[in-house]
Amino acid sequence: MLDARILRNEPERVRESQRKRGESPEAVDEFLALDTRRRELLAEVESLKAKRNSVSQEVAKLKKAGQEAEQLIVEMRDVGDRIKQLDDDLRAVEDTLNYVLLTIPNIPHESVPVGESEDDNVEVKKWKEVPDFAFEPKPHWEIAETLGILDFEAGGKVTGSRFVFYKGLGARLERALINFMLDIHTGEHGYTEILPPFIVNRASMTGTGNLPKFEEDAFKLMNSDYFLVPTAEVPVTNLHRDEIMQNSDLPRYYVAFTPCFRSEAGAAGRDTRGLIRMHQFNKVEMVKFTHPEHSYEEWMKLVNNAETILERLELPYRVLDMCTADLGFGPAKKYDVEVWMPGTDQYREISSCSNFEDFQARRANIRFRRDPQAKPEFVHTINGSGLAVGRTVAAILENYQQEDGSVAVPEALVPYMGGVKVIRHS
RNA sequence: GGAGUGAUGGCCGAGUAGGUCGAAGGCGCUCGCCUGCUAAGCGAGUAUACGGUGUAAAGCCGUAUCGAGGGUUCGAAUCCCUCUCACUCCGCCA
Repeated sequence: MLDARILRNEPERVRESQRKRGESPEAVDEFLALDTRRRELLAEVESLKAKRNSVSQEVAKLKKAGQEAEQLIVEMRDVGDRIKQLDDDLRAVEDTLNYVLLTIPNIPHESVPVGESEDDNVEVKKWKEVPDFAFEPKPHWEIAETLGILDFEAGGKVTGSRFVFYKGLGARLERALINFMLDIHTGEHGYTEILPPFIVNRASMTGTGNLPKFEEDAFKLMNSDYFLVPTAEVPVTNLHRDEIMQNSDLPRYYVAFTPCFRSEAGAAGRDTRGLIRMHQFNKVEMVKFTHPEHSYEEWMKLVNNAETILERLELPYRVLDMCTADLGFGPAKKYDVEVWMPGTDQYREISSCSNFEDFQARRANIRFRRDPQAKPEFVHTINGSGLAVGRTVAAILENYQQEDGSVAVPEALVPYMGGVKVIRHS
């Protein structure tokens, strides 16, 4: 959520941000109108309350002195009714105002390229040449099916489309990757491992920006206000919701493995085959809480932490600077890391690393004090996949496939696979 | 699931025949004094948000906040209702 002061004092800056994102600039004027209305109501109701308070004290004095106060009491009865009515009006205005505020996206960092679609994202890095195959590389779902390590049909039967069973060494590979990633981030990059709840409440979803605007993307549990986590970012960021951290608490690095659940509303027909777009997938997520003045360097380090995993696995990737049209709701700046997928001859997103600045911190009320006496300030939050595990499995299957249909295990992963060097049909 | 107890400021903890309670006291913290150093001791100060005023900061005025929401009342931390969370006992269970 944006600082209301920015909307009041620099409305044109926000309108401009909205235009660059392809969003409506009118939201700003809607906010301003409601904000003015709120102030009018507030002034009126507060002066009435001031009156009521002072008269009530007078009543107390009169009664203590054993005097009659009936006239004042009758008078205040009307004032009380008026206050009640104005409070109702005020609440209605504030609810709407708050909703508008919660649905305005973050202002992009000045370095974000302006663009109209994902085609305007800017490549900032490319690592490793894409491999040349002496044979026609297959997509991972074909490889996996032949090897008998993924069963999409069973997923469809037992649950529905976009669910999958991992079997045998397939399941082992997924688990190996989770451990591999967690070990590197905790052991080499200084992150603290978290295993959070996989179900969160509405306040948490609102804190990270997944609500109220994107409720249709989430799986909601019936008869409750609980949601399946769409990413570990939600529970881990909300770990410090409504807290005031000490200066020495920052920066804080967390890494968490969780399954992620997404309804994929609006993605019908896209990526229907393979592991790319599942309703449930595993992800190792990095989350940082930092001082405002250090968030961009911390963000860059986090991007590098994600890249490290791909480099250890020898998987070719590129990094994209996301343009205003593709930035997403909360981030002020976002780099996507895309891994090479030979089976379909394209790069696919495998990590998304964002600096939210104080956007989430303001929503979730996550603050810190520089000094014991200082006023609390909002922290900056940063997060990124490190990495999406299912897509990593897909990338390994495609990049390490061999002509006989087997798949070599990346060297770094062999210890995690119990010494298995090649996945063959069993 | 059944029965019960509780939720107060950074922390602990008073405060119920409703009125001067933003809230005693303690701890912690900040500043000062004292002191070879440290510790102890002494003094002062220590919530947040919003609105108004102010060039700005400070200050001043006002409103709200004693788990959340609603109700009763001229007036609620104190009374009533609903909800959430925590703890205790019983039952059930991985």
